[in-house]
Amino acid sequence: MGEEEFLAGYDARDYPAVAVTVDVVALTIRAGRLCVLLVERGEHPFAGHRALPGGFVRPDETLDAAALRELTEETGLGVLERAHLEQLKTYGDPGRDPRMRVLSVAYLAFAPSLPEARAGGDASAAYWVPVEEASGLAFDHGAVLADGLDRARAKLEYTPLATAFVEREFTIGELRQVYAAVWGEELHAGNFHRKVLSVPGFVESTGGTTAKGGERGGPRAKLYRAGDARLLHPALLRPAREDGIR
Amino acid sequence: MGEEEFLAGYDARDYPAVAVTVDVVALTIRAGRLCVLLVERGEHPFAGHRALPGGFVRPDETLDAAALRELTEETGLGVLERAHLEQLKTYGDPGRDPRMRVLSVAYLAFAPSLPEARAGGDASAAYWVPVEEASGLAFDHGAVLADGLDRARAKLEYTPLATAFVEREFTIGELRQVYAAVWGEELHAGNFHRKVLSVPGFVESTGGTTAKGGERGGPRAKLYRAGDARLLHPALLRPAREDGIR
DNA sequence: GCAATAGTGTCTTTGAGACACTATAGG
DNA sequence: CCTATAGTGTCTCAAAGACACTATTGC
Repeated sequence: MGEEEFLAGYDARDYPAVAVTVDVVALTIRAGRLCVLLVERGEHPFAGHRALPGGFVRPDETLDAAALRELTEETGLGVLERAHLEQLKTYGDPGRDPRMRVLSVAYLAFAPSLPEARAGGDASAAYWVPVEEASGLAFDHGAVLADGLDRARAKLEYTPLATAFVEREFTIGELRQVYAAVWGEELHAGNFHRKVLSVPGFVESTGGTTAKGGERGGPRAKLYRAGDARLLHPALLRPAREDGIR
Repeated sequence: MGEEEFLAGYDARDYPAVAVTVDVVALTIRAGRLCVLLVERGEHPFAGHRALPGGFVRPDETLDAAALRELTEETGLGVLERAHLEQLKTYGDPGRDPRMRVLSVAYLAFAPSLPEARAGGDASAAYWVPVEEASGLAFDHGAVLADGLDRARAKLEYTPLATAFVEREFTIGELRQVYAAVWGEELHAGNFHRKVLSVPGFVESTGGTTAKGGERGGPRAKLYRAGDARLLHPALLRPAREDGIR
């Protein structure tokens, strides 16, 4: 039997049906707090529960495209030009969805601060929630969120992705607040400042400064934009916590 | 409509069928070279081509279990007690499989040196191939392998997973050869030795030594086993290569 | 003036890497 | 004896972090 002949006699229905969804852990910083985009589900299962935005992958749509579409439906356009989107992990335990075997390909997104989310798709509402308050999620989305946070915290160390959380032009202080919000710990302002500028390609000066000083006083800060580095060398390491190592 | 009622009226066939496979990038070190497990496909599509071992996920089987099963079929038992297995990435572009929409959840495995592989499943042959010689793979397995190698090289830096490539008791020299094979560059023996012993929890002494010296002379080396660290602090960083950063 | 922030100077400690060296084995 | 490897000593340089300090702004 040749390959052509084989393919002609092939029936997709011979295989057990599995549905595929994408779910997005979309993170942003609002008022100095790390927030995740959640939707209130308007349909069964888990109607009325909070969940990560997501939905079924359409035929002939790549996984990346599906994730981008789901994110757009809840946040509006505009964001996506500057947001970072990457695949996180796939969750496929039998029974994680009561309907049938559903595979969820989770994505992780970093977005600059956005005004407000909007409902879209099968969600009856969508809003940003501080990550500490995001509990009781539908399906296994609690575990997905936890994995996404781990990944995000680690990626700030060795990639310049913190710049995906701020506007196109930003100050070193704003960048420091991103790190503080994601890592959940304060960073020494002086050392952070010097460190960021010392990493080749992390940020580049625009030459400008902010129009005003800080809200509670202080000099005008210089403005920077993201540099061309894809990895930070040397990395910005978190202080090693004894737990997590063993 | 309540949730019970909703589920009763739900028909899985309403959704487009997607098949799910797991494919495993299984790595080991043989004769100082990093090798990947490949199978010769006995069935269409790509019959006669080399590919990563893998197959369809069975109903009610977790993804992890499917990956473990596929690995076992080609390598025999015994390995698995000591092998490391982790999810790598999911590949789902429409058209990556000519039969139908197939989602491949790729896994990455590290195994100690094994005698020989064996055919199993729908493979007509299975063997270890040095990674530089693993070209022309079926489907998008070339890209999967490349992603797996990237992940493996990065993980040696900040995790003790190099110990998954060696026997339960090993010498520092053997560990160094793992790093050299995976990274493709020689490491300074003296500095590596001191560095490994200085990282808390990386290795712990067994008290014993090898029975004989090296094949070409040299003193008997002390034996170690893997320690209890899950992350290396400080990490064993590769020398920063200018390419790859920008 | 006072408080808060931007940005710099400097010192200490740690770690990476280069190099040299000794000791121990096989052939 | 020769060679290869195990393991250690030591020096230099880079980087992290602590601390101090100046300068500039809003109130």
